[in-house]
Amino acid sequence: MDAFFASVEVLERPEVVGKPAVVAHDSPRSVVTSATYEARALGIRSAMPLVQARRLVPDVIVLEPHFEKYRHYSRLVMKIFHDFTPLVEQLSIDEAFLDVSGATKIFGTPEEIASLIRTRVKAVTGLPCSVGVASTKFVAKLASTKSKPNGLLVIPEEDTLQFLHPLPIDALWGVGKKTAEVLKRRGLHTVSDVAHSPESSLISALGQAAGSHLYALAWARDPRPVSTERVDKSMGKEHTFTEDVTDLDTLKATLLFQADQVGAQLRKAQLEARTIGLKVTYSDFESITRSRTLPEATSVGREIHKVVCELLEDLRLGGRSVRLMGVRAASLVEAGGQQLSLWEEDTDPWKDAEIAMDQVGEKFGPDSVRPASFLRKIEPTRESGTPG
DNA sequence: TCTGGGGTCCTAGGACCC
DNA sequence: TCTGGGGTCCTAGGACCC
Repeated sequence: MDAFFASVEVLERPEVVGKPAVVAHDSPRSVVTSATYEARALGIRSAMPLVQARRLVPDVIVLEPHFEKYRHYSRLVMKIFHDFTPLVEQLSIDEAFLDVSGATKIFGTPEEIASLIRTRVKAVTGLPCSVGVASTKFVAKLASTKSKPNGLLVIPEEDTLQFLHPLPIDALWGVGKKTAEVLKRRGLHTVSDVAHSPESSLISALGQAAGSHLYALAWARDPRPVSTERVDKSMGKEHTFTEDVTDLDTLKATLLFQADQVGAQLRKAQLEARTIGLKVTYSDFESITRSRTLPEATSVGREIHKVVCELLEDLRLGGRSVRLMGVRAASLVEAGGQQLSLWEEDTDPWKDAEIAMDQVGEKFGPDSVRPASFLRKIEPTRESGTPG
């Protein structure tokens, strides 16, 4: 979607059409969440501090964010995608990959499908979007970026390297400020430069995973399939105070609020977390995290709060003032499930059960095996030493 | 200029197990 | 007494994305 949050807000504020506007909570420390293309033309970018945006464009229109509304439009758009193919991988609230290789007999060429999608999205939601078409996820993503706003760009497979190689390195997905600096220091400025440097030197500069990944991408090698099976790995709440906070009771009260919200979010998703984390950013922007893994997973706000309070006390703030604080829940498991630590019982029947589960998983796919529910069923028979 | 809030993935070291 | 190699799990930090 193009300037998604801003576009949604403008839907209900027609007087803003054609004017520079940003979506941001209007407070001293807030940043721009989304900017209209008119605002971008004047130098405003998302993630820019609101005060800076105002300095650039004094009469910029500031629109309050409404996240529930964005989720609503997101669902509408994703539903449209599913009308074209079941192979939809939602990447964020406003973008998705679609594997349309099986849809061409019904809907036409990929370009025709892309065009149909754009028309449907506009008709149903009134929102503009851009589509990139290519033979890999990574190139499709680049193409959609290149085609914005309100565009459509098809990169035929045989033209891929011609499209890719002249691009600057920071156009690559996964190359941000730091990585771009490292590469530029080694004289690499374009994707072509990366493609024509030895993979081993990229690995020594960037690490194993990033190095080999980047080298593959520079040759447009991206075998990752469109995946419909993404699951949440963590969920959290964080907050930047309007003014830095030193008082421990204020911090703990904030943590209680956040822990409750995280607990509610977990329960809504029918998940529980085994690892609870605390994040603190001090007034000098030093940022730290502390976490603890519990013997039993939980989705109870009070329990989450107890853990983060202990982590906070262990920090020994000693008068240091805090700018941001947050709670994060990770190591998520299905609610009500038993922990895998049961396997510590090193009895043969249990081992057999484990192997049996593996075999089922191999044969019928990972979705066919749900360790948590499986363990719940066999728990009562444990005394007999025989799994159910 | 003065830096949000939601996330993911990777690295590296240490504890621990066989 | 001094020691390998394979592996998992946990913690902390950092880069990156929207």
